[in-house]
Amino acid sequence: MTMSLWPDVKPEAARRLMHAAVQSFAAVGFHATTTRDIATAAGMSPAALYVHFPSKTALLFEISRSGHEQTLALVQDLATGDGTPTDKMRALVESFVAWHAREHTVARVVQYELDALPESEYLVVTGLRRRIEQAVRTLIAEGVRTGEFQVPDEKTAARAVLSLGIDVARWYTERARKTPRALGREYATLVLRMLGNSTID
Amino acid sequence: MTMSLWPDVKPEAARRLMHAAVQSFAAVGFHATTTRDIATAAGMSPAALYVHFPSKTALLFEISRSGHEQTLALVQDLATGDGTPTDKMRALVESFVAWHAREHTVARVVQYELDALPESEYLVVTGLRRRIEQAVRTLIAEGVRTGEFQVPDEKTAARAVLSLGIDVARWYTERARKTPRALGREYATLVLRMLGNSTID
DNA sequence: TCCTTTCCTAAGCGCCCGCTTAGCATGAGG
DNA sequence: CCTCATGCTAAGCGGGCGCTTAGGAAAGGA
Repeated sequence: MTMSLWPDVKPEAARRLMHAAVQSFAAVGFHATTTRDIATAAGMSPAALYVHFPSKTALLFEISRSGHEQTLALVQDLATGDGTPTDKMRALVESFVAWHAREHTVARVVQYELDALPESEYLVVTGLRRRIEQAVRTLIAEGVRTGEFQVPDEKTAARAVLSLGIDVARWYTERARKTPRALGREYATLVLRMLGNSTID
Repeated sequence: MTMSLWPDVKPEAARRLMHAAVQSFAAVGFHATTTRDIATAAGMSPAALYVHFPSKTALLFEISRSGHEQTLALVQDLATGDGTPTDKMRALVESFVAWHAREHTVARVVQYELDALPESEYLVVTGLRRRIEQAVRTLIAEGVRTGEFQVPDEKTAARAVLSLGIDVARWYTERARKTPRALGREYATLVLRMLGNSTID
């Protein structure tokens, strides 16, 4: 599952540390995770962590930054192609929701642990988040312009769309009855209705 | 604002401790909050906390339990009155969302810190959560029966409705452009559309 | 007046935290 | 064969953590 995450992180040991960290951060939170937990789970002594990362927060930042960049790429890619706003929104929600279900471990860290980042790293991440929100908002505006969507307020609508996806990371577990893809499709239907989609699905 | 919370907590000092705790838990998380932080913010020495609560987790439990009970009362009250499912759902979402915005500090602790509870207390809280979800699900089922709602899956729909409200606690701040009540009304419209409401609003 | 209860503090115990230091093994380059 | 960079470990430092202990101040009742 996580074998394909961060395929280009240089020493394999650093990748093992990131995997161990993301597991623990997602399970009990950043502050409840100790550097000894992470190092032990990665099969090393506590000191080995500092060979690859300058601090525990640097590890969190690497995880958070790459997760946000991956999400931004996904959203921008699907929001800016050609096709009707309806089709693009359906594809976007399907992928966004499916990612938060399939990668709910990483997603939990990405969405709920960013407050633990120091100021400057926090600003980098919130910058990426603003661009994600902006992409969704622009797509909604496009749909309103073509008459496919009808919403009281575009910014609130964008928030609601993202909320539905983000919150999946909070409750989804491996033993859910639905696959990530199936959940994504179902949520896409709900979202299109929510946006007042006029081309009945 | 929080003067009216927990009006019947016995010694006033215990209430001050709960207020200080909820502020810090919401701001930086349970694990990043120290008992010294809480006691100092409540105007006492670190040891005074243990006069009123047996442990830091007991404080969290009191906050979490009362918050969940308040939410359950709100949801059950509005879901089981007489009136059409549409009217009841609108009222429920308005109140649920407005509560998560107005009391976003308490709500943040209620919704995002329950993993820090020990096993037995965790079970008490998840029991309350199950009843909250069940109330929403029952209301959706009622609406499907009358033909007012039309959803692919009732359980997923209930999850989505609650997700929208819960996630408000994550992003809402005092300097938001919308009041809690206005946000609630807007979200209620979005939710009714999402549920395939046939009596156009 | 003295006793009891209530609410609080000063001090500190034992533990574990993030991180550092000093040094050791391995293997490629010359 | 020696050199040196790389990746690691054993040991531990300073400090902050949750929580305990022992006792004091204040107030009300007998």
